[in-house]
Amino acid sequence: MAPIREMLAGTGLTEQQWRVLRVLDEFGPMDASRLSREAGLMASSLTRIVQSMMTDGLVTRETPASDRRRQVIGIASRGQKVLVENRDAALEIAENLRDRLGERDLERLLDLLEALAEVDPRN
Amino acid sequence: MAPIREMLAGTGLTEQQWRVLRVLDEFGPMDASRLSREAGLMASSLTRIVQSMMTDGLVTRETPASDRRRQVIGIASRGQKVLVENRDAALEIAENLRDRLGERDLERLLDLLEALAEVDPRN
DNA sequence: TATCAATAGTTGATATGTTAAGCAAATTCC
DNA sequence: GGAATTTGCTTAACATATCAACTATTGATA
Repeated sequence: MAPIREMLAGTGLTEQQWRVLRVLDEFGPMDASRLSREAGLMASSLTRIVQSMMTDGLVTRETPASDRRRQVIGIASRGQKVLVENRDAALEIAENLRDRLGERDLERLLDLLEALAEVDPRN
Repeated sequence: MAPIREMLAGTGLTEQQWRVLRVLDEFGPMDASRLSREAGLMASSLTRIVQSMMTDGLVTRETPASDRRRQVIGIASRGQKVLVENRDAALEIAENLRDRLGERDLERLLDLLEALAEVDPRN
């Protein structure tokens, strides 16, 4: 992930914040539980990450009337800006990885990691 | 690594502290640079980890006269005790993983991870 | 419907990851 | 042999991981 960190160096975003934005960009606004699953972040970490992203104008948060326990997170304007400015570079990094490792090996790796995760479903 | 954490729950050790003990147990005393490589810890993290392990009586630290920049880390008595008390359980956890994932897949996974690390040698 | 249990998030404490800056001892090199 | 560089380690600052405890809602149920 070092290349991603380099990409984000100028923006002040962390990898995890970037992941939050990407998930929201892909699936649209969602509540914190799902967001934490999709982004691979623990709920307690996500709480704090969203807080700092809100004060940085990267995301918005609102409580739906249907269930006032929930927090629905969405992309804010500065978040949209960061996404637009870095999407291409991120794709390039991903392609570069695929090229260097090889399509086949990358897929094998992902499969094996998934199998590993299922050995102990807590993760 | 969750099972390892469970194993250590009673001891007050962290995964990383356990890794430090295991490396020292396998290779004997060594300086901090090598220890950080072998245990997969950043030098700055290792500094703090060794400090807290020293105050917990898990490891010792001394400066060799030949190079007074170095810190040679060794196992202290309580560290030896923790090792002895958990070595078997740790082996069992490793075997269990090998069984569940399969010898072949585990090896493939390790190979692929190594290849991945070499794509970007910074890690 | 009053209670109890489950769900969704939050917070606090502690440990590590990451980066940058800094210090002291050893090495290099003119 | 002394300035400049490199090496080995440490510290500081900030972010996340992990676990436990806690609040507020909602849902279930007797």
